[in-house]
Amino acid sequence: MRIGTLAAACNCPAETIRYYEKIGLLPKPVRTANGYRSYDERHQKWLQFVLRSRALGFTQDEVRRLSNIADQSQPVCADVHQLLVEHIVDVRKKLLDLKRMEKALARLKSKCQDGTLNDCPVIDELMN
Amino acid sequence: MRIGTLAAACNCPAETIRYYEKIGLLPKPVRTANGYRSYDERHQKWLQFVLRSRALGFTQDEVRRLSNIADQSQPVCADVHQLLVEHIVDVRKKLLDLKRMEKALARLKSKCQDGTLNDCPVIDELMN
DNA sequence: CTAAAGCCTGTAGTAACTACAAGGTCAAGA
DNA sequence: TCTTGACCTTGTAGTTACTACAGGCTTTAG
Repeated sequence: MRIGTLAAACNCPAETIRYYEKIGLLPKPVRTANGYRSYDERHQKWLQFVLRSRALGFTQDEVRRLSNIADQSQPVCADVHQLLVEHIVDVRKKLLDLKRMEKALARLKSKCQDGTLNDCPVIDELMN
Repeated sequence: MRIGTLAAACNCPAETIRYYEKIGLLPKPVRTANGYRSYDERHQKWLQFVLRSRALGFTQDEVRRLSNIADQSQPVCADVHQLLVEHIVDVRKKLLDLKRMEKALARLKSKCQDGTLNDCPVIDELMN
């Protein structure tokens, strides 16, 4: 499988695959005679693993740690569990932040009426 | 007021102030004879405006647009309103994404029990 | 008087990619 | 046979929003 095929299969830009290889998130594939990268199904699983982890909001570093765990002959579930728990804490904190933001924005917007006011209460409030 | 004083007053690193000046988010202050930046209350208001907008999740570009509006002799409330509405849409989208993430993570975690399992169902699910 | 704190500029590093530029390879059509 | 276009390669630069120096002034406190 060449990079384009893998990219299409995983719905992920080829550039990102090369990037993940460069930063060590993906194992280096073998090269064909012309220098093209050649992937197999194991690579595809690996990439999917990375992409899914990223979609769950894990950082590259966390993905690296997850990968290390996954790469052992018998992955230690406790380690994964801990990473998961820590990450959930992060996500919940971000959620709270965003909710607070949304609330503040909604309040500001309500001050604006439909934006038909002559003097802008939003600018005013942000300034003073 | 020198940069350190302003920084302390606004609870914002001096480096950030210099940075905002460089990218044009803040007006250039006058310099004293020795080359130090010299700020007055107008600068402080301006900086607070920027910081508050950032805290509400507006991007630098959005802050710039907000600033342009605020800088007019009579700020056009409708423009602010539109920016606000667009931004709220963004924030809500991010909220949805995060909520979806949190749900998926919680589900994964529940699969883990307390991390006492021998084979890790999380790794398994991310891989396959 | 001297040492520490504060200021200056400019550059480099961070996360997590994305977007070229400049060039090599290969299959299909005129 | 030649060439066109779709791939592939590497390497570098750009993005967002800062943060962290390095190297060198100036000011202030003891």
